[in-house]
Amino acid sequence: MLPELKIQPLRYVLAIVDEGGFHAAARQLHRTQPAVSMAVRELEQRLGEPLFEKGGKAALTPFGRYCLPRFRELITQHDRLSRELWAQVQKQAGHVDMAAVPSVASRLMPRLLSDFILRYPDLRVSLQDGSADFVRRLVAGGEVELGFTSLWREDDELSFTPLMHDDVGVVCRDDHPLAERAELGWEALQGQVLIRNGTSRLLEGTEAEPLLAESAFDISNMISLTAMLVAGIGITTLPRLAFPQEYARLRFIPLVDPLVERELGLLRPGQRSLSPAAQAMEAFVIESLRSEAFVTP
Amino acid sequence: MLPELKIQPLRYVLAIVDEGGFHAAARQLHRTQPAVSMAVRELEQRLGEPLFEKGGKAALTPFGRYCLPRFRELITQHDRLSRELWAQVQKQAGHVDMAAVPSVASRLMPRLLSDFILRYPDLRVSLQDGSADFVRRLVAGGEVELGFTSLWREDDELSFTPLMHDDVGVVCRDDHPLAERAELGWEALQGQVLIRNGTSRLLEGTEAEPLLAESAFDISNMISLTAMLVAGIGITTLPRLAFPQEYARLRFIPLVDPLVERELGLLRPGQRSLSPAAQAMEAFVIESLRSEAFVTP
DNA sequence: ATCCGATGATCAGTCTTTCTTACCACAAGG
DNA sequence: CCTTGTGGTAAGAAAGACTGATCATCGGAT
Repeated sequence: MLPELKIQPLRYVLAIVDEGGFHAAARQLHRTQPAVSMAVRELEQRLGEPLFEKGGKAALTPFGRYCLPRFRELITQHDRLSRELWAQVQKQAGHVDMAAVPSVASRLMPRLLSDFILRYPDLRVSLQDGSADFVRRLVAGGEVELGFTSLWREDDELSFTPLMHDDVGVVCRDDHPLAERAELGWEALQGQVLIRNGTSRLLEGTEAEPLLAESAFDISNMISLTAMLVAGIGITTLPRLAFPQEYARLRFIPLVDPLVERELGLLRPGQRSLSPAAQAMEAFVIESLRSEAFVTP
Repeated sequence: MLPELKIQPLRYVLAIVDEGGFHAAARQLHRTQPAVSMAVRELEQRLGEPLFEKGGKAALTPFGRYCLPRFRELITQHDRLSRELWAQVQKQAGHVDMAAVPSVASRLMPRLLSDFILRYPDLRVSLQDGSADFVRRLVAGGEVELGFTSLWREDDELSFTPLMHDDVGVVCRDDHPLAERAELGWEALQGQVLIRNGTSRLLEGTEAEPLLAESAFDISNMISLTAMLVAGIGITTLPRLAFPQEYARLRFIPLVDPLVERELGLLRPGQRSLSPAAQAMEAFVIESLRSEAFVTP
């Protein structure tokens, strides 16, 4: 029963009033004058009440005067929405929620994010960090759109884009017997006090696995772990990216005999698509890391 | 550059989400399923970003989720406007500004207005009263849409619909020598103390005109005039409708020799059209007075 | 395993809407 | 009187929307 108003004819009415005539309005609208006339007449019929006086001039009826500000209001709302959506699509506005594993968050993301906001100054980014499993759950649950993490289990719910390899090495204090070695094999670690950490599972399935069984400690927290290493209590294995460079007394010695690598990359929902802003982030991260080769290949 | 959104496809999107599928939405919208599909696809192309996931189910993309409440909002605004305009046209809302000559305002309008609001309970009426010239100026200036007045000068700017005749008579106190007469001719007034008033110009151009020249008073205010009449200071002439019935001591004696009548009717802008509410008022007044024959024919 | 019912996508044809081109009637001003 | 402006009208072309039939895919039930 209610008439369905289309936006365009309302615009015509405004133009006619603003320009003071059908001809001028048609010119401004890049339409012909009959098109304007007919659209207005159609609108009037739909409303059941004329908007313009019949006689010659383009003068509003009282009803037309009543309608005018309301038309203007609706068009304003429409344009505001249109502009807003357009900004989203054009990545001139929007928000990306993402998560990353701590090593990535602290070593890669600062540079990436500062470059990103240079490229997309109007986008906003939220980043949280946590274990690889934590990141995976956030992405799977839709709480973040993108995760930067290492993959250890394929999942058809999620899709993973590998971006770089990160090789595992041994971390010890600079006065440790192994500290001066350029590289190590797993045999060299036998008999050492090995501290397990969250990344130790990378060694599972390799020749080095038996070493894990002997380890007396399992420290997941990075602060605690480095404290123990600095105290010289033992050694550990870490991916190169997770090695805390800021501790002067710690050394990273690549483990070459069982060459263990973790694969870092972007995790995103498998079927679902991303918001325009997240699409921009995904493409940007992939492009950045592809061209720069951040870590060892 | 900005996409022009049409209301209907937005409605489709809402229906799809609410009903949980294209088929169900199509059913609710009284459309076929392909129509819904195509309209949505067209909208997506226009926005440059999909709203629904591609795979089978009708699941919103993140962008779709972002859009949904905004679509809903715009549609709400549209419907509100549509409903409002429709109410105006259907006379279920609106406002009439009108003016009337005092006699009409006090004797006719109370009944008319109370009947009117019975018929159109949702319309609002503003009524102001003033001299015939004042009413004419209000209508001509567009400050009111309708005037109920007596016509004394044709005007091509305004159009007048005659509704009733109002005959002029002599008004005097009940102890006046003329008070018991059933009717009068102008000769009977010779030598009387005649008080002019705003309606006296009706006598101009008749045999009674010379009487006006002799009159010592010219009182335009009705309160003052009746006070003088009640005090027995003199007599006056008034249209029947303007005769203040509520004064028990005053008498109205029809003037028959020069039968003087004023024509009362509705004054409205000539070219301009009326608001729906005013149209209703105009039609209602004409209809009411046509059927009831309020005053002397 | 396969059948069946449901989903949404696709295509061709038709119908409706909307625009343009060209013309008309009318009024104001030189 | 003619020119130039106004807006309105008619016929045809282009664009868009809707339908009906058909298709590919997925899931649950047999």
